[in-house]
Amino acid sequence: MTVTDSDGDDDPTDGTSGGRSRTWRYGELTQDDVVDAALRLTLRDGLAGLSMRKLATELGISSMNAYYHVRNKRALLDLVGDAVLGQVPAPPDDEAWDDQLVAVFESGRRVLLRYPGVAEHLLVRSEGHANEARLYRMLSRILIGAGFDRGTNDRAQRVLAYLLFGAVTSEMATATAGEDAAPMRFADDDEVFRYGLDLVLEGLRAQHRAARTG
Amino acid sequence: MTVTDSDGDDDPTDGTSGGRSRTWRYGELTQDDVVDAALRLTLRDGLAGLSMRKLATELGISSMNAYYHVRNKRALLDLVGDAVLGQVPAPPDDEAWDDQLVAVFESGRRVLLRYPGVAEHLLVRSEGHANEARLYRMLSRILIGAGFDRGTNDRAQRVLAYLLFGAVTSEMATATAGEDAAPMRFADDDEVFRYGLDLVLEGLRAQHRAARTG
DNA sequence: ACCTGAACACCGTTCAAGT
DNA sequence: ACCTGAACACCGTTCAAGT
Repeated sequence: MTVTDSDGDDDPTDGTSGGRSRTWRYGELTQDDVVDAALRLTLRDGLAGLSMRKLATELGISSMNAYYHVRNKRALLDLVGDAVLGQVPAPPDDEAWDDQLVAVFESGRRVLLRYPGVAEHLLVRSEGHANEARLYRMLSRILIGAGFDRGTNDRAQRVLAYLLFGAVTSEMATATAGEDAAPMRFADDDEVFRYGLDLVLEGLRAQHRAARTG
Repeated sequence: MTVTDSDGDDDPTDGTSGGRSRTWRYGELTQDDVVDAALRLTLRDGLAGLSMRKLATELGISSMNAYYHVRNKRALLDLVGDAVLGQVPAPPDDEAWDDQLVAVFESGRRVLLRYPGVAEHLLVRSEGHANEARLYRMLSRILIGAGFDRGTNDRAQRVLAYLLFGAVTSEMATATAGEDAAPMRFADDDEVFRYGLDLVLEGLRAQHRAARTG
């Protein structure tokens, strides 16, 4: 359920869901409405600022009503995480495999940077919901399609995930922490992420060349 | 303060600090004692299971006494994080720069895997305490010593940090989550981490060769 | 089936009060 | 200077009770 494809239609910032606190007819409120509200709150306050009570207030329902539509908070966070992953667009499929990977991870980073705390949650919990599986298949199609074996496919995906979620989590934190003296910065965040991405891809390219030659 | 060097003397699992709940004479309890107890609790329950009240109970002091030695919980977590970083040993300095980096990050991973939640905290907060600075200098010495410019030094350190903290955070999570059906695993964690580390180092080596030739 | 409020067991933190 | 308990404003979650 809640399979969100990447056309951006369900962006909680657009007006379609009516912003905050509309009223619901008896039995009308669905799990998707709850997740949409959670997504809206995450966009505003970050995942750490999300509570079941605030969510209920945002929806204009009684405090504990959300529990009727979502098992518990962990399940809610998983749904939010997966919804955010659903906003990562598919890459143009007429490009080379490495350019496609760059496209997926650069736009993935951009999406995750909009939702504070979501990258961190995805690092800690991989729920196996629809959009995570979609992304996993998308990447496998690119890598297996390029001729990589399943082992390399799996390893590369996990390394790239560590880099993406790790980078975004760290960037969000240092962006907020203007309070303390930040450590010296010789390169900005976009550049560092791109540098890491290129290192991984360069390694994969070398492996690719070796396989075609050998 | 609390500069912990890497000889392991302050490992909270050894008997030196007397385990739990000794009694303290008036004015005897120091910040280090508080951090040691927090480190012990983190080892047992993970950083997420640490609370100011549990910490006080562990120390056998009144609930709010910990606040006298530590400004707040965030400061406590920072101190724990830095103490854990202090357990990462310095690499043998008679080896090549890339082998030294492997040594630091492999042992760094091993240390972080013992303290659930600490890698995640370090991803979110970089406090600039003594041991973090020590590690930063250690890596700079290796990379600058090998002839890399400051920009590459900075970028490489950050990419390697994303990889390390991201990998450990993700590994800890999937290790605990035996409940749900885990996604297929073609490679185990050590192998994947080593694979990512090698990709980054291979890229750095290529850059190193190019600089020496050009 | 859907929704509600009270209640429980936790949190971090503040603060007046004690020695 | 060092330590304490009560109190406040939050949490997630359960559950008996309402429609």
